[in-house]
This record gives sequence, structure tokens and C-alpha cells, in this order.
Amino acid sequence: MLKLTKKADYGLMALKYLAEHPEATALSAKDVADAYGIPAQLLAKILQQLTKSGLLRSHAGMNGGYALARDARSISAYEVILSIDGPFFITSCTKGKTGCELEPSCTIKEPLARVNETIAGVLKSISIQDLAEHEQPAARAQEAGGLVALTR
Amino acid sequence: MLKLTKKADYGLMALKYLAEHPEATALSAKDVADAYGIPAQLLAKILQQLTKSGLLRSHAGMNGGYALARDARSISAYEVILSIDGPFFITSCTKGKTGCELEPSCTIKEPLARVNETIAGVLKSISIQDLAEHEQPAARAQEAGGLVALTR
DNA sequence: GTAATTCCGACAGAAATGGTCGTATACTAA
DNA sequence: TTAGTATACGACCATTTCTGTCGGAATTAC
Repeated sequence: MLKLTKKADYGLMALKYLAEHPEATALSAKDVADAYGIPAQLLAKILQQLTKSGLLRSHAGMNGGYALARDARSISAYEVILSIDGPFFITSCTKGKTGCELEPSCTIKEPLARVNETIAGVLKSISIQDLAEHEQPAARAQEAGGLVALTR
Repeated sequence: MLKLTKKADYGLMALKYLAEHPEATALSAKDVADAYGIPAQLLAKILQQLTKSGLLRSHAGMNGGYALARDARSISAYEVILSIDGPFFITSCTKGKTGCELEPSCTIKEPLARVNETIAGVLKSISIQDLAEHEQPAARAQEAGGLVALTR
């Protein structure tokens, strides 16, 4: 419940790894997969998706691979998760423009929308760089969470 | 992704409904299910679970049903979700005391654990009473609908 | 006793998730 | 030019999780 998928985890791990190796012009999917012991082909697809979303740039052929498309500081965990798992909403009744089919259920959806925003805000406040320097990365996240939590 | 299950949604809706009808000593699972158009038997099981967790008190037999075990103000959305969906962790690699099997992945788990705490905190700050009190302005509902339309 | 209702386990269909395979394409270097 | 490395992409399958149903038992009011 409220879990990231493994794919999203893998994606975050991979970006973190790339951020930790700025000297390499490109790292192959296999390099990263081996480093973490995750399935290479699966990671490849994830990296392809991240490339399509513009978070990575890719290069085929020998000595090819992937590299961050932007500075690690400017890539948020939110973007990564969004790219891999698609847009998310905490409430499950999200049937498009008509809203809930079950009329009254919408009354619970609205308050939870704030929770959703809070979560998104926290994830947006965490950058790949934060993950790469795993000292005390999330002091910022705590702030953000606290602030948003009080806004209601 | 990062979605509540329908069960959790249903549970929240049901508690909200009970909070809105304090005059009734007990409402049956069918009453609530009919009010929202959700499967009665499924809701019954959810309410049973919430009863086991101590959030509801139940009464079998004719004119039986469920009622809030505590004041709506003292029941948080967190408790409801926890009861129905079990404990959640935002990271998928949570294999108990040994931590991740994949050594380096733990470095990403740590920052995300903060996110997890933040989310839990927000959910704890929302009570059933908050859900019940909420009046639904049509305009805001539309806004929300527009945002939600982006979900897959 | 009968009807309403909670309680509980088993189970089945549907959907999401995690992972694999095969193949085509792009690039590099010898 | 050719071989090797790597991305790109679609199809597919296995497993799990989620959602919902069924059937029966126990409980209580009338």
C-alpha cells in the first residue's frame, strides 16, 4: 500500500548511480544493473522510458549507454516516479472528467486531494542529487511536509 | 501508483457516512453500501476488519449494524488505511531486519523513508470528522476533476 | 421460529507487476 | 566492411495483488 513499484525504485537507483559517476560519459544499462544486482533487461526498459521522458540521454553502440540529461540537482524524484509509473492519485476512484460515478464518494476524494498534493510536493523537493549524497538528504523534505501539512 | 486501494476508499467513505449519521445507533453494511452504490458483501468484510481493529463496534441481529467506536475526531485516516491495507512503506524493498538484499539500494531507501514518515504524518492529521464536515463546493470539485483526468 | 444481520473462510475473475525473449536498429572500432 | 556492443521496442508469461462473490455459521430482535 502506498508503495513505489520496483520499477520506480530501480529507476531512482539508476539515476542515483549515474549521478555518482559524473566522470563517465555514459554507463550502459548492464553496468548499472550489475552494480545493483537487478535484472538488466528490465532496467534497460526503465532507462528507455526515462530517456523518452527526457531525464536521460542515450547513446547506442560501443561505449554507449545512458547519462543524465540535466544536472542531478534539477531532477526530482517526482519526475522519475511520474515517468515510470505514470501520474498517480491517492484516491482510486478517478474515472476521468465525469468524476466519481458514485456521487457521494467525491466528498472524500476532495480532502484526500490535499494529501496527494503534499506527497507530490515532498517528492518534488527531493532531487537525484539528494539521493546521491546520502548524508542527511531529507531535511528539506521534512520541512516541506510539515509546511504543507499545516496548510489545510 | 501510490494509490489507496478501493477497500481503503470504501472504508473511509463508510466511516464518514457513520460520522454523518450520529443519530443512528447502528447502520448495517447494506445501508452504507446502498448509500454509495458499492458491493455490500465487500463492504461488510471491510467493516468487519475495522471492527477487529477497534475503530468500529458492531452489533449482530436485527437492527444491528456498525457504529463508530470512538469520536469521529479521534479516528484518523491513517488508522483506517492501516487497518484495511496493512502497514505500508513507500519503498518496495522492505525485507525486515536484514534490510535490502541489494546492498547499495539501501542508500536510496533511507531518504525515501522520510517521505514515508511525512505521508503518514499527513494521514494522521486527517480525521474522519474532517471528511464528514467537508462541504462540497461544486467549483472545487470540477477543478479536482480536471486534475484527476490526467490519471491513467 | 423467522428474519435480519454480523462473521468468516474459500474461491474466482481481473488487473497490475515483475521479468523474459526475440528482434530490429544504431553506433564504434578494427 | 564486418563484428561486437548497445539501445529500442514489442510481445509474452508468471506471479501477485486486488476486487468481488458465494456459502454457510453464529447472533439477536421481534
